[in-house]
This record gives sequence, structure tokens and C-alpha cells, in this order.
Amino acid sequence: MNIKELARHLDLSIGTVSRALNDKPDVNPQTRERVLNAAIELGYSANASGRSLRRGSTQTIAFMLETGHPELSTGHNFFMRVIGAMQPELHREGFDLVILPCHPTTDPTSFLRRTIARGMADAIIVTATQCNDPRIELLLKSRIPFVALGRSRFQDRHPWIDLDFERFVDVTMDELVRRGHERIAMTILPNDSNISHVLRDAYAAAHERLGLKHDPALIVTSDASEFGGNQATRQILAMERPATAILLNNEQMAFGVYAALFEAGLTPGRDMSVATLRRSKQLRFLNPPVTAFDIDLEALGRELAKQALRALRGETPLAALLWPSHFVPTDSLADVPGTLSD
Amino acid sequence: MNIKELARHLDLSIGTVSRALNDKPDVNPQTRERVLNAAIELGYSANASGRSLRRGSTQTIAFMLETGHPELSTGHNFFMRVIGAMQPELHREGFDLVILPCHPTTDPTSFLRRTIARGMADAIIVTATQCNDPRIELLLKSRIPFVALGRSRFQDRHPWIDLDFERFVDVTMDELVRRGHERIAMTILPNDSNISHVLRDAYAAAHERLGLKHDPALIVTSDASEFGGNQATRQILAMERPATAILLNNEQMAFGVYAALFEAGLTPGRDMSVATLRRSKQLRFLNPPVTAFDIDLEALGRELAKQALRALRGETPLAALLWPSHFVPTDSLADVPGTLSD
DNA sequence: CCCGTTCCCGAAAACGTTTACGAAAAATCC
DNA sequence: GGATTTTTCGTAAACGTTTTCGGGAACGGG
Repeated sequence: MNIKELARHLDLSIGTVSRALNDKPDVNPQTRERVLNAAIELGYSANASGRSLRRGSTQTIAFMLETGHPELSTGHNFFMRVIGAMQPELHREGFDLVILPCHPTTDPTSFLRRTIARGMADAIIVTATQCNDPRIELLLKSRIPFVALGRSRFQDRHPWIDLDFERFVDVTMDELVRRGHERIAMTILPNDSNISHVLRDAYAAAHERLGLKHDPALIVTSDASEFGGNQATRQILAMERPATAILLNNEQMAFGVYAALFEAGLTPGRDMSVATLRRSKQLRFLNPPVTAFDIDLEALGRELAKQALRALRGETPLAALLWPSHFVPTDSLADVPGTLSD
Repeated sequence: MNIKELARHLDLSIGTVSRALNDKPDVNPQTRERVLNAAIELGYSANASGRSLRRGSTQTIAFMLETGHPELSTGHNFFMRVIGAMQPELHREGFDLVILPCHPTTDPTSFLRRTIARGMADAIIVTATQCNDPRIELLLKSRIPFVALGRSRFQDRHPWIDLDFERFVDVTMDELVRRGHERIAMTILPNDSNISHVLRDAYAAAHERLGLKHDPALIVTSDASEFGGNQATRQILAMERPATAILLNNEQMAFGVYAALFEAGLTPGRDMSVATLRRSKQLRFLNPPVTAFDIDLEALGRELAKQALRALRGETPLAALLWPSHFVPTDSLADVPGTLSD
């Protein structure tokens, strides 16, 4: 069922049919009605290849998602929440959203190069950005509209949205210091992800601001999984002067942290304060629930969609965005033993 | 950079360039070499729209994923593992994999109809199948190659792969009955998903086989989340004769189950045996770890990819597949209090 | 030297759509 | 009623690719 058949069926030329379907002027309201009805009845939708070939645009936005990273497996719920919210937002404007999964065995940059060269999308979303990200260099060079979910070295040259990791560190450390903590550990990822850089900087700045001694050993590298949290906690507990609190950059890690604490005969919250970035449903079923930040991922997804549309329409990009979050302290933060809270 | 530019740059006709790039005969080995090198150097990849318009096929396989269902949010790790494994498998054969996210606010069937009519993919993967699935009816009517990850009423008319829920119920109940349990609860989903039907049947059959009394109240409906598990457990504990074991159809639920047990002053494993379908990394950090089945999701993804390729090549479909799994019992299963195990 | 074969390449059509252009018909104006 | 505008539609080109077809050159055999 193509436009030619549809036109023949209506006894019209394909030009008229096309104009009717695309809300162009120069077509009688009655015939337009007739065409629209016939299209629905015969289940006609314009062939995507033909349309994009002629138009020079695919009406499609691609979300490039690197899958299969064991250390990122936890992030899929995060991304799916965001993506889920993007789809209807784009759909309303006549755009399709496709996710392009990229397995770690294939080079993300050449994967991206190929999708750009083949013209598979009008705009692209990249995420899990590195500080020095070759994908972003490529995107800038290709002059294709894109939005990054995450910052990078080139962040002033393209639209982006990112979580407010600085605020996470600041607010949590303020609270911990207020409760008497002095040795506060933090986990970061083993790769070159930009998050790690941001966290390091924020961590150092907070120590400076609060007049704390900055012990580099308190930054432990581990992957963002339950195992990572578990191993990091063991490492911290094995120190001659263990930390009394730990900041996690990922909610999954908390399960491993709690397990390691229990195993050492310690009580989370009382003997070790724990905080993580994003509050998720699961965390509520840990005892005590883990201190974290509420983040509206659906709104984030909608915003990402809007930014993408602005980018491909050539409108001036909105101000880059550190996404707001809401601090939800719980009993997983406690006073340092022997300290009186105010 | 299109084929015309490339041809001009090489001082050849576009026909020859195309033949060279596509490994057709009738082109001098030397010129082919020359073309291939130039294509790499100039970063040429054939425009997807032009190619698929001419070829009548997109060399693309679409995985339709319904996002945003709160009750399915947990499944994203599951799907992402599968999808991650599919991509390289398809890539080796020259196919692209795209995920089409479908938000619950849009009707999945018309979403699917549109993607079929627009010719966006050569084959389609659908999942989260219902017993009476309009999407599958549509796919059959459209005569487009597809594979279902999950069974349905039409399962003998199309290729599919599904988890072996029957084996889950059988093996777990055997073990529980051996340990003296007589009242075994099971959760199912609130929707019309085919899983629920399969589980009900297997549950009834196992009771029959093992000579147990089948109490319908022991099948509790709840969504597949931590909250669902929590609420289901409370419901079970509130019975005048509570169950002594519970079968979960989703690993996330275990967290809610454990929390509810702790809150009631009960110990998982000792006071209530717990088993769930799929073993995940998280479950290991519950205490005791939850009995479950190891499932090789990557292999499942690769198999799904192969089935899709067979389907679109018109080869006879492989036998439909109940995917194998490996039972890993843990201390979350225990003898009924007062019973001696052999 | 001529004929048949093989090898390589260019010309052109086709895929389904959109859109610029022109033309016929209808409507409006004086 | 003729001139002019407006409305409505058909024609045809174009998008980038693949593929069929035919033809020229090279080659070999007689």
C-alpha cells in the first residue's frame, strides 16, 4: 500500500494525495477529507525511506545507548525512565525516537560515525560522557544537532543536561560534617567518565570549604554495582582509620555496602553513614533506607526531548542544565559516635 | 558526501562505485580497491534512506519495547541484557538493531501498525506478550517476519522464545514439598500477560501432581516491584493460615518480601521460604540470598537474533524454545518448622 | 583478419515520496 | 462579458541508491 495505490483508489494524482496528507494548501477541503479517510481505512502511512529521501530528514531522533557494560547495567533503569518520557514528547511534534544499542565490543565512535554518515537520525542524544569524549568531537565536527546527557570538555559548545553532582556532594557533606564526621569516603568509577572528574573536584572543594583534611585514600575506585559497593566498603573498613561515612555515586552499590557492613557486625546508619545520589524505590526497602536525592527522571526526559528539538530546529539552545534534585535525608545518616548533634 | 561525489572524486560512474562497494561482480579488482579506500578515506557510508528505498529493505531489525510501565520498570535490566547481546550478532550479518520505545500513553498496537506500514524494519521483536495479543494478530496479518519473546495464543503460528516458567514452578515446588511445605503462595501480575496464565496452569498442575490441596487464595495478584512483593507478603501473613513459602515471578519483589518479613519479626528462609525466577546480582546481597534460576540472557539474546534472521530470510523457523535455566537453591528455602528433612 | 568470448564500465530506470511549476476551472471584479 | 484573480489539481523533477542492460575494449582461436 503506497501512495500510488492510494491515489489510484481515490482517482487522484499522487501529488494531490501527498499535499492532502501533509496539510499543504492548494487542496480542496472536501478532497482532503476524502484522502484522510481513505488513508486511515486502507492503513496507509508514508513509507519512511521515500519520505526521508525526498525530505532530506528522517523525523527521527536517535538515543545512543552503550549496553552490556557490566558496570553500567544498573543504569538501564535510569535511562529507560528518561527515554520513556522522551518518546511521547517527541511524538507530539511528529518525531520518532529510536534507541541505538551499542555493544562494548564495537567502538562507540565509529558506530556513531556510521549512523551519522548514513543519515539515520536528524539529531542524536549521547550519554555516559567522558571528559575527553571522541564522540562529542565527532558530533561537533559533523555539525549534526545533538544533546549530551552529561558534561564534557566541550560542554560550552553544545547543549547538555546533567545531574547536579556538585550539589550532591555539597549538601551531603554539609550534613555529615554538621553531624561530626571528618573522614568521609567517596566512590568513583574506574573509567574516564566525566562524573568522576566532577565528583573529585566537588569533593576537594567541599573539603576546602569545610576546612577538612583531604585524604586521597578516602576516594575509592569501584564499579557502580553491588559488588563494587561491597568491595569498596571492605576496603574502607580495612583502613587503619576507617571512614565514618561513605558517598556512593550509584544506588545499586548501597546493597553491597549494607551487606559488607552487616558482615562486619556493623549497623548502617549507626556505625557508618551512607548516602547515594539518586533515590530509587528499592532503596526504601533497605533498613535503614538510604539517604539520597529525589530526581524527576520523567521531567528530565521531557526536557531532553525539548532540547533536542530546539537543536535540530536551529533555535538558540536553552541554557545548559544542572538538573534539580531534592534532598531526602534518612536514618542512614547519623552523628559520629561520641558526638552530640545540635 | 554521497555516492555521486565519491564517484566524481574517483572519476567513475556511480554504478561502478556502487557495485564495487557492494561486492558485486563486473568490477576490476584494482578499481574496487581504489573505491574501497576512497570510501574509507572520505568517510562515505551509503545513505540509509536511498538504499532501503531502492532495495525495499532496511537491513534493520526493530525491538519494540514498552517503557514506563511502573510494574515493568524492573524488566529493563532483563531486556537490556538481551538486547545488548543481540546487537553484535545482527551486526555481523549486516543488520542494525533499533529499539523502539513505546510509552504507555500510546497504544502499542497502533504504534506497531505505524512502524510496519512505514517500513521501518525488516523484522520485529515483540515482548511482554499477552495471551490474546492484538500486536501478534497484527503481525501475522501483516505477514512481516517477527519473533516473540514470550508465548501467546498464536504461539504455534510464529517463532518465539520464552523462559521456562513451568520448570520454575515444578522444580521449586518439588523442593518445597520435599521440605514439608503444603501451603505455597505464588504471585502473578495484574494484567493479561501470558506469564500469568502459564504460571497459573503450572501451579495447578504441580499441585495435582504432588497431591496438594489447591487453595486459590494462595495466588496473590501484585505488580512486579518491590512494593508489590511487600504488599503481597503482608497479604499472605495476614491470612488465618499463612503460607510457609512464596514463589515470586520477579527478582525485584524479593526486596519488598524480605522487608515485610523483617517488619513482622520473621526471618526469611527460616520462617518463610522464598524463591524467584531469575537470579540477579542484587539477590546475592540479601540475607539469605534468594533461591532462583541462573539464566544466560546473553545467549538468549543471540538466539533471538538468529531467529529473527531466519524469519526474515524465509528459512524454516527453528523449533520454538523454552529457554534453559539452572536451579540454584539457597538458604532461602528451608524445611517447614517442625519437619525433619531427609 | 575476423568472429566469438570475456571483462569492465557507463547509462538509465526504478524505489516512494515531496514540491515547484503550470494549467484548467472556477470565482470575482469592473 | 471579458479580464483578472483565486482555487484546485496534475505533471514532472528530485532525493541517493541499486541493478539491469548494453556496449566498447581486450583477448583468444581459427
